[in-house]
Amino acid sequence: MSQNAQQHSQDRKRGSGVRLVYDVLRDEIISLSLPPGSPVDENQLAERFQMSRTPIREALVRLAGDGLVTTLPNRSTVVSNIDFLSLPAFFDAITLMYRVTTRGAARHRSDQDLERIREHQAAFAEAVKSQDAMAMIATNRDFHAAIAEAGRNPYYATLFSRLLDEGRRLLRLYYSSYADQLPQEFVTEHEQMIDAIARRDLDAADRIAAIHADQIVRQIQTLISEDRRDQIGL
Amino acid sequence: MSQNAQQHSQDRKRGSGVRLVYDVLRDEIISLSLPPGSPVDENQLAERFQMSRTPIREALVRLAGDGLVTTLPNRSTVVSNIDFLSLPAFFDAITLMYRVTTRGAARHRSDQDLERIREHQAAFAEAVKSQDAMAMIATNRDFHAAIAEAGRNPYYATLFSRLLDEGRRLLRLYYSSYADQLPQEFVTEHEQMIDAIARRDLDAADRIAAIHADQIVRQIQTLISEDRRDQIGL
DNA sequence: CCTATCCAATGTGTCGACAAAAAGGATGCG
DNA sequence: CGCATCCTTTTTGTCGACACATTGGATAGG
Repeated sequence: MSQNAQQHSQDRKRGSGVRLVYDVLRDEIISLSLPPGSPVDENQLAERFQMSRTPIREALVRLAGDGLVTTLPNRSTVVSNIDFLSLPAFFDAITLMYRVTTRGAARHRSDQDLERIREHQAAFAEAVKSQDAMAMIATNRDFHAAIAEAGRNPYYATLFSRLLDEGRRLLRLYYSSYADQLPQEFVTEHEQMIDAIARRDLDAADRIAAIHADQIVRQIQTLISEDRRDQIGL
Repeated sequence: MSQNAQQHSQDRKRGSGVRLVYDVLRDEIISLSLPPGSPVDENQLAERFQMSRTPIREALVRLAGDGLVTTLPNRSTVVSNIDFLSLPAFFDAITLMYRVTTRGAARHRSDQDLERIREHQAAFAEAVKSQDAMAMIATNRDFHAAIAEAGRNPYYATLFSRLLDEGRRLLRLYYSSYADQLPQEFVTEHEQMIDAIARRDLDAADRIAAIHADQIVRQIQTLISEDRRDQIGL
């Protein structure tokens, strides 16, 4: 699906091909436009993007490094599955990253960081206001990624981004139908977070981040168990 | 340096080339056999490993994903530098990972995990006994990686491995000269760690891991500041 | 003598093609 | 009629070659 055409032929710059393919595929995977398990065919992509298989392969190698696709040797590459067995590990890790990045932001933020964070929060509030679930998920991710940036710890920021992306896949899996979730509560929690970061109050930032993480984890768990019940009911 | 010859020509299996190059280069980078900043030439590697540039490039892309090499567009690829400015972030992250992986191991370990951990600890003790600094560093890494495995959280295990590898590079930078460091203290701390994990005592595991991390961080800091003094003295 | 421009040389990014490996279907046997 | 085997087809892994970008040196100008 989504056989969006690329620019016609040979007008792209020298190193841009890989980046383009990587970005597009990454987005399609995260947005579930490419559902987990779908095969990723190199020839098909080569034709779609009007380029040789070489840059395609490089993009796939990088996506595999991010864990977004899984390469079966001598066999096809597929979009990585969402592993429900390791959900507890996921919840554990993302909760910890919420905490340390927010705490780090409270400690290391510059004024410019704060401004950027506020911009993302505005975008998030806007998405909530207009009931756009997909936009909520995306802007929420950007908001927390900006906080992680302000925390000045690339190790945390990298892991957190990865976790947030996986969370995006998870949420999309459930939010596509009933799009009025993600309560106003999240907006106010975000505001409290910003306050704590602005005041450089490490403990408050940590505390509200933990609460926020719990909130999100519980929501995902609720969605999943509800879904399970439905499936059993069939 | 180290122009180790590979097996002659075309007797390697189909998907093994990339893995081989990746593993060899990774080891040479971590062991500082390839010092930070050294250029990584694709043609040169292609000749050295007796294969085309394609699998070489794929290995380099993966190494770049691990942060071990840095690719300058249209220019050479170089072994990533050790960034001393982000050392505080490194210390922060590795301390946290020491704690959560050890705590996780105390919670989720199987008996088999415990056995594996003890084996690695034996190897570490052996290295300490024989005053082999390089072996200490390597076996210490394996010991903690095994604990991380037992913690059953792939996110933590991945980040921790990466941090331990960077730590290996850091330590090698200083240990090459005076090789009698890494006191017996570390061995006993490891033993305490194993005890806590065996008893499934989460808090004790956390506590001893934090102490252990502090120990290591302080040691690295000492080495660096000593080294700085020497350099200024020249 | 110093500086700016041009040119050659080196090395990366991309391409099309070939070969090995696996998947799926056809065929023969029990 | 079911099952194993062979073959065909599809797709990946690897190769050698070419085109562009950058670098460093040579040359001309100030």
